[in-house]
Amino acid sequence: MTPMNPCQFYKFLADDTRLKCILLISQTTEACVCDLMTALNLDQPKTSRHLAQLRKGAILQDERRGKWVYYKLHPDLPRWAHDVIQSTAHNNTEYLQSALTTLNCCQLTDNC
Amino acid sequence: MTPMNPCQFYKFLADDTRLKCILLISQTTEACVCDLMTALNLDQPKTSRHLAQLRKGAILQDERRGKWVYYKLHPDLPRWAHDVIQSTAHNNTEYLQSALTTLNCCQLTDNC
DNA sequence: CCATTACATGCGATTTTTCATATATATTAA
DNA sequence: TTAATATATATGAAAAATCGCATGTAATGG
Repeated sequence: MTPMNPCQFYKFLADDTRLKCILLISQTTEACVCDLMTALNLDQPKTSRHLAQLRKGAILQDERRGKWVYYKLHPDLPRWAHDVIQSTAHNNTEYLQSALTTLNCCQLTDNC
Repeated sequence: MTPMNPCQFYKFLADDTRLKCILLISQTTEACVCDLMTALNLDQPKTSRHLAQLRKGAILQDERRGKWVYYKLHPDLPRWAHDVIQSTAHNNTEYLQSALTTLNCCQLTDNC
């Protein structure tokens, strides 16, 4: 297992789109691209491109189920990195709140 | 107290020079610019400019004592951010090791 | 006052990152 | 097969971050 370079790891977190995707996913186990787009009010290519970076960096893992692609935290994420993500989510609720509310709503109504 | 924006916080960590300065300082309480230069084998303007960013972002606090300027973690850093820094240092010893060894040596011999 | 040491900053050049738009691929349904 | 939906990527432009070098400032010692 390649040990995650901490500077590289923080580069992945150092963008609003990517950080919010990561934090949202960490709080809901998994999310599909269209739900993240809606929750963050972003266009599709932008969302997809940032998710691709996170996938290639082994921060997220993707899984296709039918037409949808679901992203979750990568199972091989080192524990310290996982803890950083969880702690960031728990201690920055106001940063995440509105997007998380919208995402929960999306996932309940399954309307993407 | 301004709550630290998590994305902005991670932008500060997302550079090798800045991250190593932060981690080194977190493991030694404080350090002066010349010791950090030596420990990281960097030129003076580069070191100073990155430290200035961290000072302006309230990650570090500076204190002049005579000719030297000492940097330490900012006392108003939110606890979660402080914990992230500590955890990163403790879980990435190989990333920090050689610089930390050099820094400890610098600080003992006081030869800057 | 002058020289030296330690540190900070201005500035143009380079590199890196991000973005918008267009287009390609994958899956499902008709 | 065709159309529609969901997602991915290529590409060139724009924006942001970083760097090297020169220079400026602050403190100390002679």
